[in-house]
Amino acid sequence: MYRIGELAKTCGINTDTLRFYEKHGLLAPSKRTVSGYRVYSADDAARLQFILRAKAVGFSLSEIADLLSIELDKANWACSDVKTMVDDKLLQVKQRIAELERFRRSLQILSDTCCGGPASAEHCSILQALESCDVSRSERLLDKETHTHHHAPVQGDCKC
Amino acid sequence: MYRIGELAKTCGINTDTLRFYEKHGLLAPSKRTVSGYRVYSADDAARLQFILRAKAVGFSLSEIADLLSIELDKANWACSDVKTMVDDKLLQVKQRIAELERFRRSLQILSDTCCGGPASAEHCSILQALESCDVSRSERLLDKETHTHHHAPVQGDCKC
DNA sequence: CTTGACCTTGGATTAAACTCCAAGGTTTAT
DNA sequence: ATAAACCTTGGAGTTTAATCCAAGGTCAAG
Ligand SMILES: [Zn+2]
Ligand SMILES: [Zn+2]
Ligand SMILES: [Zn+2]
Ligand SMILES: [Zn+2]
Repeated sequence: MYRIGELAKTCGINTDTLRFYEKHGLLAPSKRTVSGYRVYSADDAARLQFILRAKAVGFSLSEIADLLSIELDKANWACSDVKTMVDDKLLQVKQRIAELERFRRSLQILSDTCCGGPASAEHCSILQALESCDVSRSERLLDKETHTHHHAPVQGDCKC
Repeated sequence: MYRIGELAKTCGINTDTLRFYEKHGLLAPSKRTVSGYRVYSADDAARLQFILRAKAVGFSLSEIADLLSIELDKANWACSDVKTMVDDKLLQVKQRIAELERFRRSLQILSDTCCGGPASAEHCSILQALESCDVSRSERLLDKETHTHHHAPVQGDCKC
């Protein structure tokens, strides 16, 4: 049996977070003291662990609510239902990674084309790329071995 | 010279988005008609393109505001200032990718251990992993060649 | 019997980037 | 002249996952 502060501390979260989870139907203490204090049982703590583990693999709170409703009524759900949720999430995560990888590639190209020196940004290749073309301009700049500097490189590894 | 609807349409965004950008200091039309309609010049349109390109490589609107203030006053900024912003963003993006990769690996393991069949979720390895252990339990399940099914696999590729 | 640590509630706020709405004014086409 | 399409403003709502606050109640120690 834990009071809210104890449970929060042992799980490394905030008491407000526990109240927030309760308000959103994820975890309610199974008892209250006469004076109204929340009292969490070992089962409640286990449920919190379930929530925290699901969060740790990337599920949102509303997805966790769905997982919990399955967990509480396993007999009426199939493996396929659970696996579908995991696979849907996996797809979501993969898509987000793909988007971020596109960002990463573009940013890397922008970074690689700029000398990063102390000279004026008036001819900075990054700004130029954002002004007037897509990143493919920078890609061409990088690909060509015959490229010239957009301004005198101040650091040795300027690739513009 | 474009009215708000025209500019929005040509750039594939919403008129509300343009008003939002204006309210947040990113892009104001250089003129208004006597009746108060926004009128965007070619320069305004170019500025919008700058914004959209910066968005496309992952910058947030407040970061774009910073980039725009450099863009408008290039002479007083150095290449290094611009490159630093790109490199900071790059680091951010890489860190987020790393987090999502951790999610992806965990979810993949969870998915791989579950048969995904129509049988009851009462012994589903995914729920078990979330109940009582971290993903390493599933990892052990997967690694061990001597593992047994948590229930009779219904689909051929059940790995539990 | 008072101090300090803990607990209660409801509601406000945060960040990001829009999106939608109401109530009304303007332009354009028929 | 009137309908359709467009524009204006201010403000509210959305999503996610909390975090913070105020005003007050409870409990254990000294
Ligand atoms: Zn350079
Ligand atoms: Zn540069
Ligand atoms: Zn199975
Ligand atoms: Zn399963």
